[in-house]
Amino acid sequence: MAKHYPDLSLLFHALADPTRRSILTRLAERPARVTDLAGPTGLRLPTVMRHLSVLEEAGLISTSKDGRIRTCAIVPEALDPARTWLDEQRAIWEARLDRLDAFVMNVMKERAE
Amino acid sequence: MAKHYPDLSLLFHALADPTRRSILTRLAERPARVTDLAGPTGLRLPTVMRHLSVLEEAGLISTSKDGRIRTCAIVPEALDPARTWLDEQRAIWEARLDRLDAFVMNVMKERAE
DNA sequence: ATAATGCTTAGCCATGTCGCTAACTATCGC
DNA sequence: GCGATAGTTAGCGACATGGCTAAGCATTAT
Repeated sequence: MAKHYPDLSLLFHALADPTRRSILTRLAERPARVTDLAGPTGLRLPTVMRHLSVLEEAGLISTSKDGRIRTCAIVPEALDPARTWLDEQRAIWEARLDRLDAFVMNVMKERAE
Repeated sequence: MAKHYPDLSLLFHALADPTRRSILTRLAERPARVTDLAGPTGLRLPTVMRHLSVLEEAGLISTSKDGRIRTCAIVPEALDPARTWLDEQRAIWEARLDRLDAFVMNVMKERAE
């Protein structure tokens, strides 16, 4: 139990930055070139490049270069590990709450007797 | 549209550290004292304290002090914004994939004629 | 009252992050 | 070829992060 998820840190870290999240939602509409992505952010190209490489290392986007143009696209299944972890946690956390509920109910029942 | 989620950065950042995730799963079983949490990590108390304050600022745990003992507990609903965001993204991303599918199908259909 | 326990604060160090500019490379359009 | 365009690399500065030690404080146990 307690799986090891080596890439969760990369994934969550990539998602922790608002600029990167906005790039992702931008890419969700359609693939885009680096310059197109830089535009709305107001950031310089090298800065955006860095964000893109963080996203790519986290597996969230894939890029390919055609001529002088690099096109970026989302990798939809990349979010799965994060979703899975969150779901697992929620399940465990809620199970604990249920046990707590049961305990409280028991105490109340005993008191009522 | 495109909600603003001010705390998503804090949340994802808190989740991006393996030590903090392990503290969370530890707390999922039952509330614990600071020293109890420090034990398994092999880290010093001040270091653990810092992690705990990051978790608390992200709203993932709540702590209370009784005498000299501080007890930490998870805040189950704290994961919701992260889950919601992930779900929204997946929905958008998949919608795009569906449109892409439709487009490809159309092209194939036209070619077949 | 004193000692042990549990936490907290202050501060140090190494490293990582996020922005920038400047300069460089590689295409594309003419 | 030459200039404009698109991206890349190198390196800087300010600040955040994650670890530590040392010292302090408050509470509990003896």
